[in-house]
Amino acid sequence: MTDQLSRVFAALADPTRRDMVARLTEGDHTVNDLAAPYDVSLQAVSKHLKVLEDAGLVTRTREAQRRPVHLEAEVFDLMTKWIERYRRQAEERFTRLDAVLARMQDDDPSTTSTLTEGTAS
Amino acid sequence: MTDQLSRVFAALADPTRRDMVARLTEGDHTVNDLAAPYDVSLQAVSKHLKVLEDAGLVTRTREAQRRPVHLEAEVFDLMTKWIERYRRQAEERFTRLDAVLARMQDDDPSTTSTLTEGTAS
DNA sequence: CGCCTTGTCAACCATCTGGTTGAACAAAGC
DNA sequence: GCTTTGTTCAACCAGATGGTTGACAAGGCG
Repeated sequence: MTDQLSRVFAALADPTRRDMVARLTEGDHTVNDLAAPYDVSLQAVSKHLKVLEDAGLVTRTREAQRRPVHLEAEVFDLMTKWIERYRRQAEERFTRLDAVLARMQDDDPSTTSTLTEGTAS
Repeated sequence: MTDQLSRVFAALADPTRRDMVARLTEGDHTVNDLAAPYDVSLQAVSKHLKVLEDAGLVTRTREAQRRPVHLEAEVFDLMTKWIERYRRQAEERFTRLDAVLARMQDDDPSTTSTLTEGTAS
């Protein structure tokens, strides 16, 4: 899993990490702060943050002994782009398919196989 | 990882599975058909499809011995909703923060802590 | 009928993941 | 300088994941 997009998706596949991201939208938090609501060790939370950081979703700076965690919302665009691209493509296909099916009603109904039919792989 | 959103994110965290989804936007495919471009066994592809199916991203029907795989694009909305919600929230915060920082220039500069400041968890 | 095609199931294996505990480190505070 | 606070590192463990091979079920076809 080397590419960033994979890391971002993987990072958000965990409910705890999604919740952390959600809470970080209201502002930066320290690790302790972030860990509070969850019933796991501080170390576990630290690991989650490493995953989020490796995905580029958060950055950590240093402020005295504290390590404020900051959300990098731009990475969301990476996902949105991917999702929107294929969603749009899928929707376009449905529209095309509807047209094909409409045409077929005037045609021979035995050609309703749909699989391996149009699109010419 | 019980909830669907987690399963969807996890499913798309794999490049091979993302590629399958991408190719399915152009139309349904058989398992063999889907497996062709990848240098893995058919069984491995079958497993990937199970992951996608469990996430609700694809459905498989039966057509003779073939099992056409069909993309269910609606699930994308689940992700988009989640992403957009928090992206918007994060952007709003940035706007608010800009305002705060602007106000602070007329104020005492020593209150620039930002961490643990407002929001009052 | 017997066989080939298509795909899944089962068992196995290496690696990753998310959790644990205990120790260590870094920066303030006393 | 020692302690307290905040966080990470290291070792370990159970379970999930992604791959393999081998067997086999289900449906056309010669």
